[in-house]
Amino acid sequence: MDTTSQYLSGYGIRPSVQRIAIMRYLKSNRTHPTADEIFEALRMQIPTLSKTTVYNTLKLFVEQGAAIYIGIDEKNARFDGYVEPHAHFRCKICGKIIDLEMNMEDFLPRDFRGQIDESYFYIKGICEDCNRKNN
Amino acid sequence: MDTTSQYLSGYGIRPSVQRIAIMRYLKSNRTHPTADEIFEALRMQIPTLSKTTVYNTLKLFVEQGAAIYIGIDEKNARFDGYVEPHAHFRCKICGKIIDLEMNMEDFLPRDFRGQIDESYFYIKGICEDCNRKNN
DNA sequence: TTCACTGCAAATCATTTGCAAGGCC
DNA sequence: GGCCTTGCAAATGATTTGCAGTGAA
Repeated sequence: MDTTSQYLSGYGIRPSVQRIAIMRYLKSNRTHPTADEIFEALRMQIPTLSKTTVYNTLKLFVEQGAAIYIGIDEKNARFDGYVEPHAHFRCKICGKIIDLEMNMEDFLPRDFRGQIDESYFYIKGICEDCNRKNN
Repeated sequence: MDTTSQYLSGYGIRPSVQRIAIMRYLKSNRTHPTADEIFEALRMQIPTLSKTTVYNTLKLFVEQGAAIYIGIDEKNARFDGYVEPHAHFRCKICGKIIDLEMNMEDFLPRDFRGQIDESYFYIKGICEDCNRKNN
């Protein structure tokens, strides 16, 4: 039994060929891909894969806490297989999304923390690479 | 010249009947409405109003900094006429969105602040009202 | 007259749904 | 056998686009 299967089982998700491939993709590509990007990347390995399955699977992962939904991009939903609390920075020029290590719970009003399940911190600006090119 | 006209002009936006009505709606309804909610609320006052105009206008407001785009709800874009830095809490039961007074810039890594244009802090949980009803 | 603004209809496109077929326990 | 999973095709629904009419400076 491989590591990805174990990971999925740990979140109460039955492993299948498709689920393992999608999670493995998320874990090895920290690019915060869209459903479509995942689909395009995996269709060679799994020619019968359907986009519906990618959507279903990502939804399942998020519900079970095995992945995170990222709403920083107004156009598409993006996903992250790294589930520890952290913030996201999105470059307004190249669109790249970068992880920022911080625990957002530290920022919550103290008298409010008990009621909170999820918190998202999204930041937008111009990344170092794009900043360099434009000057 | 009324207050809303002045407000729009201050952001470089030429006032029109439609723009004034939409901004006035945002300013007097702190409910973080969707484009469709604004459209439905205003079509009585302005029977010729089109949804395209609502979309165009909200986009213009956000570009000019006269309103804020809120991406806390995966289904629809929401908008806020209150533009001072603050966070948003969304109840997972009733869907209500509440403003939280905090300046997110305080949370940004110091060596990073210069590169940042916008920051969004979204929190999800169960609001006091819903919590009371469910217990 | 010109150019910005508006609004209708059609297009786009990400995501969801219905349903039938296949596979696993 | 029965339930879970998959995948196709069609539907949905928010948002955008093309374009022509209107109006203001």
